[in-house]
Amino acid sequence: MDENNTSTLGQFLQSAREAKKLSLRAVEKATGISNAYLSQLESGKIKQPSPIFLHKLSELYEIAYNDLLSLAGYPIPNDDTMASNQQRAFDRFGDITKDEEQELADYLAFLRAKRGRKE
Amino acid sequence: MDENNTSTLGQFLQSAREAKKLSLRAVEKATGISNAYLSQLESGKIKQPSPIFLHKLSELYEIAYNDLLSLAGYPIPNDDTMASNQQRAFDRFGDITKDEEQELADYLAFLRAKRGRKE
DNA sequence: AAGCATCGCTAAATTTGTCAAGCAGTTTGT
DNA sequence: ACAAACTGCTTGACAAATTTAGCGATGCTT
Repeated sequence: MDENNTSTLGQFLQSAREAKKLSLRAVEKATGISNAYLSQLESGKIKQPSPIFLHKLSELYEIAYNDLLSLAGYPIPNDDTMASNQQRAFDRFGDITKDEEQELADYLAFLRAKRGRKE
Repeated sequence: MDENNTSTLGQFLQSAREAKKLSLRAVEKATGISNAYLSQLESGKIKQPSPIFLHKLSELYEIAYNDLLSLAGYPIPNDDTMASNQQRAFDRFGDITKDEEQELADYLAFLRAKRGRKE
């Protein structure tokens, strides 16, 4: 059904690479992914590459990692999953103004300096 | 170093399943993932299962998809649902312990209470 | 106690991702 | 004009993911 669409993973990766004017071997050098594999990726022969590779490519091409995951058919994490303690903390704080950020940063530095001396 | 810890993907999945009191075959029925594969997953023989499976398991076990991705060694997308000012503060603070989170929350509440009276 | 269902597990088979090597075409330098 | 250095691409081999089939152990039912 959806064969010749521009929104396949392969086509998307290819146009992203061409937009950066990089050859397959240039990408291989930058990411460690073999040019042979990249070729197959872009031609659609590989359906579900490792997220690790998708991440490397998203960084090099400066495109959204989420988009690549999605195009590869992988579920993308939705917002209600708390990934880290920092995120949990900020979820709890709500919106933070620039002034508040500054003051919190200072206060955190103070806390850590104080604690660092004891243990 | 971290051998008998709950921090491997396999151990995490196993304790999550046992917490739900499900057998391997019950999980197979619910998710379509073969019980043989699940067994290998939990015993650590499989290093990087497809995110699709991780997602199904996260739903069934009611645990965070992000955590499974992370335990499997996959990069997790930096959540753009976070406001940019939060994002900036997040990057700047680095890792936050639970104690620090509590103290920062208190301090922020204090700041806002103080400022709330003026404006 | 025999029979049947279910448990977790493992070996073999199949599929699929990944890489090293090499091929044919194009550009570039001398 | 020729050689070197590119370009994208295909093939063959290897590794890792995933399934199917089956084992031995445990428990339930009659």
